[in-house]
Amino acid sequence: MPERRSRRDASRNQEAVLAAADALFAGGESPEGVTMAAVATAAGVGKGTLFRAFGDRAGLLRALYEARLEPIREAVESGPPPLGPTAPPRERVPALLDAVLCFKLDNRRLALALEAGGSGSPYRAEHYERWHGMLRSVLEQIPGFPDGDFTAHALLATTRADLVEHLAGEGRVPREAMRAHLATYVTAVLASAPGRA
Amino acid sequence: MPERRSRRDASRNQEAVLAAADALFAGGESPEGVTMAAVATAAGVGKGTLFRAFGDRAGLLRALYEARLEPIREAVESGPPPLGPTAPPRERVPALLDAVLCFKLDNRRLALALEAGGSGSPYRAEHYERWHGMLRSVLEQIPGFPDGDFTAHALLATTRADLVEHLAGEGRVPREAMRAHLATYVTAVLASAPGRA
DNA sequence: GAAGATACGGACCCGTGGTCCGCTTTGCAA
DNA sequence: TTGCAAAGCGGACCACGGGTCCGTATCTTC
Repeated sequence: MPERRSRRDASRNQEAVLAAADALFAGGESPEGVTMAAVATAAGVGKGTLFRAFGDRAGLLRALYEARLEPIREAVESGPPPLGPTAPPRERVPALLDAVLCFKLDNRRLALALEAGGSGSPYRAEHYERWHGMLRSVLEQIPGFPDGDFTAHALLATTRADLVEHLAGEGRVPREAMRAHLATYVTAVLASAPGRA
Repeated sequence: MPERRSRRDASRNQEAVLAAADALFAGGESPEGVTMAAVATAAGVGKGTLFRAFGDRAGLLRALYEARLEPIREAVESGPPPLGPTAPPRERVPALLDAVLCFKLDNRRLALALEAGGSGSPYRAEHYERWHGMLRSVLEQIPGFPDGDFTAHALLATTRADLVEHLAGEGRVPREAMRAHLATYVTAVLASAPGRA
């Protein structure tokens, strides 16, 4: 197969769009305030380009999200403990959730925009499936741990973007306090497994 | 003060709208498919009427939700155990969450529409505040239970409409299985309190 | 340099929430 | 019963955001 290469200006524009969108989200705008037209303008590009490159709004959001997520994904899949695969499950689970929480804290608007995206629940997103599968498999490495699938969902629900926003927004709960709360909570859930290490 | 009463046709229309909206949500439509114009038509009423009565889409949703919630609220505030106020905390917490779960299962589209409503996070809604406050206060009746506020949020997050939909949708997880999962999970969280009863 | 493929971009379309204002209905009072 | 405000009605209308389209500009290849 001829392996079509994309034109140089095309990829350049893609990056410009990504960067512009990133900046807009970072820049204090409320998520729904970031309109496609605004992104296009900020990137110095026409709307058509933007839609051709990413399909639709959700596509753009997803692309941004994945890009931001890349380092963490790397750390989880092949990094050192406690995030990496060599960590014992009881340490790795809290580490995973802490990583997710921090990510959402650092990318509040973006996560918010993605999870609130009208079309399709956030649970169908590829990255959610990944996190859930990972968390579930780690939970199930704990001998005798019940309901790994449901528990994984329940724990991830704790880091929902709008909840994080609600708590952290307007500085009501500082970052470290929130991480501590989550850690305590996760510990409590894990403590219920029969074979306490 | 003269205490303005609303005209008879006004209240009649209001009920017609509520009923129509209820029917539309019940009738298999996807939540965002239920448009304001559709509700108006189904109720045999003009859009203006609808907006005058409820302010905006969110207002209509809220009104419907509150109406549906009324019986449960009643049961929680002044009903018999295990839901009512005379139940011991360790029994009441699971009962509360089970009630929420069942409610969301029975009103999937409506809850979905309300929680996904673009403007304003679901955490600012009055009914959420109520549930959270209630759950929190019950949790804090358990001696030595840590982080009642956060835990209440975390537990409620487990019953988010879109998660429920994701799991229960298309019959993947049957109702009773889900209730059982949630019960197990809640028990695990409660078990972490120092003074095991 | 020419030709074909690829991408650009902004005018355009459509559906949705929300507003507005001339007309109808209702309730009260004479 | 009749008159008359005021409350309410309703659908044409508006704003605005996502998504499309196609004539034109740009890149790539020969």
